[in-house]
Amino acid sequence: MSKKEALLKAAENKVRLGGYSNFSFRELASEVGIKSASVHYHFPTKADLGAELAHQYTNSFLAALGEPNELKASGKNPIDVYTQLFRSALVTDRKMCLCGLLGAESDSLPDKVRLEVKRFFNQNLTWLSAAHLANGELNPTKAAIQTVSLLEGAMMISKTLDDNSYFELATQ
Amino acid sequence: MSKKEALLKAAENKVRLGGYSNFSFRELASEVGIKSASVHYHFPTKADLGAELAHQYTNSFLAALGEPNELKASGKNPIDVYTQLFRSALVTDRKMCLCGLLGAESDSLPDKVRLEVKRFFNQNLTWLSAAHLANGELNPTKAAIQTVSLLEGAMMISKTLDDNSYFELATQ
DNA sequence: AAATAACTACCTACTGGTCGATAATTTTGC
DNA sequence: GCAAAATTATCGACCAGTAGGTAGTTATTT
Repeated sequence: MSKKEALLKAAENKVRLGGYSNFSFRELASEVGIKSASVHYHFPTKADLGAELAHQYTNSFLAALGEPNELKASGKNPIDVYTQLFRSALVTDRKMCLCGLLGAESDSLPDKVRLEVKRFFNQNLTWLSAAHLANGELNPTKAAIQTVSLLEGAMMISKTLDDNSYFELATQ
Repeated sequence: MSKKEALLKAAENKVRLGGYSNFSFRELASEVGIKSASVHYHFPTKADLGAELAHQYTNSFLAALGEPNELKASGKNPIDVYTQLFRSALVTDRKMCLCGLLGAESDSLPDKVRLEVKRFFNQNLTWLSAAHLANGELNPTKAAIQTVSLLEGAMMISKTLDDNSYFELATQ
């Protein structure tokens, strides 16, 4: 793993626990074994790092999901696959959704970071609409926003109350 | 309004836009016309301020709701009342739910602040369970966590995408 | 030679927090 | 009724630590 990848990984952990202001160049640098000034070589500003982090997170998230129609064709319910991805973020990683956290504080984010967070939700809504359509939902747009809202909210509350059974009950 | 009340009000605005780290003693002080050293007279530490803020927010929120059974008795659907309170936070205040934002970053909060955020959700779940029970729901506990999850999530996404129609569609 | 990736040293700004001092007000004891 | 004592709310000055960012340099790799 390159230093740049290591920096993004370290930043992701910090942001998913406490938001955009929960990491500093000095902390990241020391975690990957370089000096804080060297971080600026890879990411000119903190906003650049944050934007690239959200961008790659979105890409990885969508890639992990696959295509709704292909999932359906292979006998899987794409909404279950989507729910499972959130569950593993909460249960395995024991962390919030990166963009769920950044979205909550989006009013105070640098423009380029906020833009990437918007991209995450727009792409998720597109994916979920296709998934609900494949499931024969009458109003896939509405079902999409309800699905992602419920999952993001349940994730946040389960983290806050430190009890994953809230997530399980909400998604039941 | 006393200086102490003004400090809490100023802090609430900041936190609801960008989280716990989005306010400083100096900013608050200058907004209410005192010096930062004087803020420590009212709140010994930042954690004390944050905890009192979340505590009062919870109390105001619950007080604004009223009693589920009384609402029901006067012909209102308590879940509609609950939804309306979230809607006005989003549409009128144009800000996140204080505890929705703090909950998302709860892993990085001082203990006494996190405790108050937990109290907010525990009290909300109790209220919503009673409300769904009054509505004749078969599983009021499950309905309660689903209601608050959906509302917190929809609020966050509407803020992020800067379009309240997502909230309306989600709560339809 | 050029590009890459790191370094040391430094800057200004801001952070939460402490200290002792100072008025103004309120409470208390005689 | 009044002086002394205590409380309340503020201040200026200061502190150590951290923030993001810059400039110029060095070493390694292509």
